[in-house]
This record gives sequence, structure tokens and C-alpha cells, in this order.
Amino acid sequence: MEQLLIFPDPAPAALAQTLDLAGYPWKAAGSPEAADRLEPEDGWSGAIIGADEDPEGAFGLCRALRKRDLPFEPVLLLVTAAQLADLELRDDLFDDFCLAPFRPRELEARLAHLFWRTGRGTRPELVEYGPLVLNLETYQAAVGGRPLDLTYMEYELLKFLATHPGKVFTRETLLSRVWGYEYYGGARTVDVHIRRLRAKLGEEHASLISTVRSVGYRFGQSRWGV
Amino acid sequence: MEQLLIFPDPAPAALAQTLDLAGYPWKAAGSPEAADRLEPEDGWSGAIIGADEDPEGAFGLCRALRKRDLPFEPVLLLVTAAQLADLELRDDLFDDFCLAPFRPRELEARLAHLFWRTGRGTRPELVEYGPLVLNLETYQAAVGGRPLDLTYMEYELLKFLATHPGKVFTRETLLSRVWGYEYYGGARTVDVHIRRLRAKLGEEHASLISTVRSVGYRFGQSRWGV
DNA sequence: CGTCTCTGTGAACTGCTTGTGAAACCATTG
DNA sequence: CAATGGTTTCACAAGCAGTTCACAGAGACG
Repeated sequence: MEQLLIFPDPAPAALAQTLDLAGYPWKAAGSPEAADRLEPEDGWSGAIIGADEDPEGAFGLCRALRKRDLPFEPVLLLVTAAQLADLELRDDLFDDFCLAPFRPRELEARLAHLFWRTGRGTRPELVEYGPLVLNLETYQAAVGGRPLDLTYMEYELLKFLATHPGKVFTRETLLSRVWGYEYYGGARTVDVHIRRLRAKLGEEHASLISTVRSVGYRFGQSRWGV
Repeated sequence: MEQLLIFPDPAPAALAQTLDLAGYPWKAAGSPEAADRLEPEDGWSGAIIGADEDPEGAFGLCRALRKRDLPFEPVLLLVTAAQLADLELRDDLFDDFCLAPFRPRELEARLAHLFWRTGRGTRPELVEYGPLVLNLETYQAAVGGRPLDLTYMEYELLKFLATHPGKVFTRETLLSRVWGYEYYGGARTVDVHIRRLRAKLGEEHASLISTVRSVGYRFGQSRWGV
């Protein structure tokens, strides 16, 4: 069986012991670079990221994992009770979480359930909204049946917006969530990428992205009902 | 928002309290038949199934929910530590689980994440008063079902008023609370914005904002019914 | 090493938002 | 009824936020 990626390095004793007892092979890595270096031929089967000691490093690793091409590995986050509130805006960085300190039985159950449901292909590889379709596996996009030729950042920005339809994001939020938390750039960057997206979407669908003056940008229409 | 289905009936006090505090509407049902009978028009938005007291009934309900046609509702299972082993062969009956007794924060976080990954988004933060609805996430407003096209300051002013219904604010207070504490502007500024708001609310609803002569403005009815 | 595309930024341009003064209007009071 | 003080309405100008454009550095690729 493929290996699990553990953060941080060295792996917390309780975690290592639990995984060994449960029969999961694993390797610890302390950074995205280390994770790349240690990665098995056929990729990681999943990751358990401890966020209790070094939250920044932990979320950075999550982000790095999510940015990679597929195959996609399920991410289980270990957090303290105090960190629960922080998860709110980071839903896209993990697939399940477990409170630390954890019960070995609970962690095992979560791992088993996580593998079960990702093995089932529960993860949506398509993002659809109205005429827009994003294929997350092939990095392709289409609107109204017409394929879109998007660059990397354009795709990432559109993906983020399309997975949160209706919600308004400030430029700062977009910069941190799409470009990265450490990124420090001007707000014009966002404007111009929005403009390029609208141009590629074509006149007909340019209105998929609307401007909310003095606030930011919104993709699609509001969702009053849900 | 649609309602959550709770098992068993009556709902455990801790669960009911947590959901009420978090703002999730819910109904308890003790059997698949009761769940069908109580189901809202637009279906359940999800289910929280307590399996600690009556495991057979709980899993029976899960099975019944999974047998139904779409729409598919996410199922969160509450289990005791002793029951973790039972989950092994029942992966298909639930989408996430939480150990009981649970921490309210953890349950909330699991609900939010569950809704996020099943594509239902989180609950929109709404401010409602009579026919008026403000969606704080999408920066949209509607009155009597009709969308309002408000500018930034109009929206901010209306939001402030609508979150303090019945209370009278002087122009000075509004200037400092809505425009900012350091803002020094004329009192006419408030008047004109109130006027623009009333115009956009339409003749029918313009009276939502009433003038209190020599004092200021009030949103909604006074608490004395006058 | 050269070429090409992608990406970020400064600057000009445009249109809408916003604040303001003045005038009309209204309620209250003497 | 007239006087007064407060409110509504109007029109307009200044400023600001968003759009658009052109360009240069970075990075990928052959």
C-alpha cells in the first residue's frame, strides 16, 4: 500500500504509534519541498497534517498539496479545539479533520471513512455553474460548450470564484486565497485578471462575474434560497 | 433555509441547544415514517443522527434516507467511542461522524464543512425584517421579493438600520456609526441618503424608514406599536 | 541561448457615487 | 394665521473606483 504523508517532521509520537499499530505506512515531511522529495513513485495515498504546533506551515503544506496535479490525495487535518474557528475559511484545504489530542480509534475510523469515500470518487472533479464547466482533472474550461483557453492564474481565479457562487470577495481576499497568503501585490492585479477572464468568457457570458463597487467581485447570481 | 432532520425524537437537549445557538432550524423525528411526514417542501438540508441510544433505529433511518431519490442530504452521525468499531461496515450510511458527547464548536465546524463539500455552501448570513432581506455575503438586498440595486453607502446605511429595528438614531450617530467615527460631514448627507433609500424601497415600503422629527430616523416599527 | 507567453504594474480614461448648498415643503407653536 | 425650525427635494460638481491599455520582467520551452 502507498504511504501516508505526515506533517510535521518529526511526526508526533502519538500519531506515529497509532499509524504503526493500525498498519499504515507513513513518512514525515516538514515542508512542501520535503514532501515532494520523499514522495513515493505512485504518489501519496493521503496526508495527515498536524496544525496544532505550526499552523502556518501546516496550511502552507495543504495549499501546496492542493495545487499539485492529480492524483488527488485526501487530507486529514489535526487541530486543537481553539483552532476550530480558523477552519471556516479554509474548507477547501482539507477533507476531514480530527480534534487533537485524538483517540486512536477515532483517527482510524476517520482514515477508513476518508479512504472509503474518496475511493468511491465522491470528490467532484467537475465544477459547473450555468453555462460554465470546469474540469479539475484536465485543467480545461468551457462556457456554453465552447472551450476556453485559460492561463494558470486565470483558471485558478475562475475556479475559486465558481466554487463560491454568489459570494462577494474583496480584492485582498482574492489575493490571499488565490494567489497565496504570503503574496503581497497590488489590487490592480486582480482587476486585470478579472478583465482578462471576462474577455475570454465572451461578451455573452462576461456578466457571470459582476463588480460590486467599493467591495469586490462576485461570480454568478445570489443564492437567496439555500 | 431548509431544516435539519434530527434523530431521535425528542432531540437530545445538548444537540437542540447547539443548533439553536448556531442558527440552524431543525425538526426531530423518531422514525423514517415520521421523517417523511415532517419533511419540508424543499426537502431536508441534512440530517444529524444520534446513534448512541438506539443504534438500530439510527442506522435504520440512515438506510431509509439513502434509499430515497434525490435530493441527497448529507448525514452526520453522532456515535459514542465504543461504537467506532461498528462504523467499519457502514461507511455508505453517513458522510461524517462526531463523537458524543460532542463539543458544540466541533459540531458546528463539521456541519459547515459538510455543507461546503456537498456543494450546498454555508448558510448565507441574512438580515431580515418584514419584507426586507439583506444578504450580507452577496451584498444584495430585496424587498417584497424584488431585488434592490443599492450603492455601497446605501447598503451600509440600510444594513445598520435594519440590524437595529425600532431604534431611533440621530444624524450624528448615523454619521459616526455608518460613515466612520472620524467623518465630519453635514447632516444633510444623511437626509439625502435616507431619501434615496426610500425611493429605491418604493412607495409601498418607503415607510419602513420613519422620520422622528427633531431627533432622527427609525427603521421599522417602534416597539410600542405606534 | 533565443523566443514566446504569462503575469504584474503604472497611468490615462470614464462613469458613477457621493456630498453639498439652496429652495421648496411641512409640522409645530405662539 | 404667521413665524419658526426642521425635513424633503433638486441639481450639480468633485472625487473616487473600476476599466482599459501598454509595457516590462519572469519564466517556460525548444
